[in-house]
Amino acid sequence: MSDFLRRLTLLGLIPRRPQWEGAAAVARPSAGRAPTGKTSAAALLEQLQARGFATNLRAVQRDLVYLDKLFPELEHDGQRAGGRGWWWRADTQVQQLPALDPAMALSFVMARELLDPLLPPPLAQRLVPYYAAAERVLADAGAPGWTAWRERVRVIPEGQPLCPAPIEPAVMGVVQTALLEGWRFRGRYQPRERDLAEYVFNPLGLVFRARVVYLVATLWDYPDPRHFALHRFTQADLLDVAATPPPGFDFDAYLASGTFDYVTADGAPQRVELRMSEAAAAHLEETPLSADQCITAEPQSPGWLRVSATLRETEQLVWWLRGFADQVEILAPPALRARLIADARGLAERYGLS
Amino acid sequence: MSDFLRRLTLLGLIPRRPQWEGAAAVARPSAGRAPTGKTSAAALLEQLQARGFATNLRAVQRDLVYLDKLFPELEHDGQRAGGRGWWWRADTQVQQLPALDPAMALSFVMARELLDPLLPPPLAQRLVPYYAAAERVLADAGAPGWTAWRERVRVIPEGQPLCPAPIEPAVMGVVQTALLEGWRFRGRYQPRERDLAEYVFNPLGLVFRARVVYLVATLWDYPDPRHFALHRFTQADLLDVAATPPPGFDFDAYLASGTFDYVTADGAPQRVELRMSEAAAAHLEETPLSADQCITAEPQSPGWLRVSATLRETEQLVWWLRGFADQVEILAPPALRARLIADARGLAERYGLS
DNA sequence: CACAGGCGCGTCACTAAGTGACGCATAAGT
DNA sequence: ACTTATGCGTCACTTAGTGACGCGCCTGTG
Repeated sequence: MSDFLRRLTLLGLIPRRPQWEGAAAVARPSAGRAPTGKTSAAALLEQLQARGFATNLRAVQRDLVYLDKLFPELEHDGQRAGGRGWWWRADTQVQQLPALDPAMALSFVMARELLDPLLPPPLAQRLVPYYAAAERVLADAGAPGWTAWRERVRVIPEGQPLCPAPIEPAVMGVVQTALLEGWRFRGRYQPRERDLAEYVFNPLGLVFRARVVYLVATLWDYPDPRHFALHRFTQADLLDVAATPPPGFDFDAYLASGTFDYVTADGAPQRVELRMSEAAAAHLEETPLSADQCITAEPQSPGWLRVSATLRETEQLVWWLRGFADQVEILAPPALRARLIADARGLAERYGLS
Repeated sequence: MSDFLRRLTLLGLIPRRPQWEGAAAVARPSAGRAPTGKTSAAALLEQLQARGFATNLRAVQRDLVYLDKLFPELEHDGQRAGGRGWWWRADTQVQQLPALDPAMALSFVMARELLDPLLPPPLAQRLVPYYAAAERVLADAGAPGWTAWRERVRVIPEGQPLCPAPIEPAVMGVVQTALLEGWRFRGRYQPRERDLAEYVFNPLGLVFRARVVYLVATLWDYPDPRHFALHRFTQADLLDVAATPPPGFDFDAYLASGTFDYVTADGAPQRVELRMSEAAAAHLEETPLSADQCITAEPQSPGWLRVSATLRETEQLVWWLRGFADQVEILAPPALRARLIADARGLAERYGLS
């Protein structure tokens, strides 16, 4: 096989050093798994051979020193018995094939604006090299003398901006590896109203809700799944014990059980009928509530429209409806109407109107 | 310079064919600009030399045929006087250096879940190759016999899901190029209440709001900026006329002028005081409203808290406060309190409670 | 503390591959 | 039909990678 392709593949096999690992830090000395964040020439040889390259150890070693001269971002440690370790510096710029074109670069910049308030910092952090690559492309593409691209794009955020919860990057890393590769881990967790304690977590899944990330897990060998906010962990260390989901565990069923108030009554979609002011309903013509949404004029009252759509009665829907205040009246289903009437009563009382 | 590096750079200089261009479609025969979506050997030579490679045309040609054999995704058209055109197929998988690691891959998958309802389809479309790359990485990383990663992550969306407005991909491409490189364009636009018409647009910027993308532009040589929803364009064609922002135009000032009801009264942050039920305020401890947020107990009423923070009085804030219904009472500033009281009155009337 | 095993690396002759120069073939525009 | 710019085949030449071998260093172990 070709020289060029072998080296390119080799470069692709070298891992990037995780941001939360210090350059000199030695990965935890876990028995079975290879330490993350670096590879050896022997391991690379094996992976290359698995991809069909007929090569040998000496060639890989030669390639590595050759590439090391070309890429200053490529680093290695001293000579060790287990073989030299090779890795990309954590802050290496991403280079992509095919290169990022301005169209894709714009998508990245836009995505960043939309995501930054939503994604927890340790995850957002990891996309930074891509944003940087996108900014470089856009800076190149702009006509000279034309103001910077960022000056010509604005995102008006949808929700109220809130400061994101600070998650320990190392905790995020451990939880993620545990969940991805199926290991248990030992963690120190600070419950909301109790003392800091140490548990063994058997991870089942992650839930992102309202800018907070929750780990769903069982503790030790107890059967009942519980959830834990990631920003309440102070420490986490992988164990060499395989994770085992409790028999019959279904993630969606667990969510639907109401733990996260995702779905109120029951999950079945039903017909929702609204009376909305024209101003409030204006944007529904552009971005409908559902594929079967139907907007008709209200014959008796000019300036008002009748909107109906098939929707699931979620907390989000209630929040969204409340946002319109008196610009919307819920006609059906009755349970939803009753809920909004209760709100109205409560509000009147709160401000001493009744 | 090295052989390997030159070829790698060369690959990076070859553009990806835009998705909205047919494989055989010839780019618009605009005079000054090179057609997008492909390059010639001569152009590549020039770019390589600009990057410090001492090379010649023949070498570039040889490299191209060499790489063509290695990468089936690399395509070219027949021999033409202007030089052969070279490009990556639109659906080429992205390959990155350093490779996407599972941690970054997770960020991409999460980002997709959060973005898909927010980003207009033609922009979201462009990130698909990256999502695909991330899914490949995660599929490799998972322990065998462990259920798929997607089954272990859920995002509970924040807003009410709405169907995104369908933007013509070619329109998005033209608007973007015009804005990025500074050209005017001719477009057919369907205003909300008037007939379809053709205008010459002098683009100034893009605004993303509530899942709709707006182009801010002046028409012909009129001085006043206006905004146009991208999904209302039926066609757009680049012109070879440079775009010129009207003298003194300031994008932020235009937005603040209230065109998009971004900021209500004035933009200055002010102290907001709230009385909230403990349940409603619970998440503010995790994700504060502002850095200086302050939560204290309400002495008279158990189960209630006093929250104060310095905020800008935006439409988003009002929507957010309405979402809590009677679980929050606005104490200050008075204008905001008056607004919520008016809402409560309106609601009581709407449901015939008063 | 000495030993063994891995691994990195220097070196050799050999072989494969890229280089520069030249000329002809080919397609688009005049 | 002519011009021009580009692609491409081919030559001897030069550079760079290959396979094989052995030395020495580092590490972990007895």
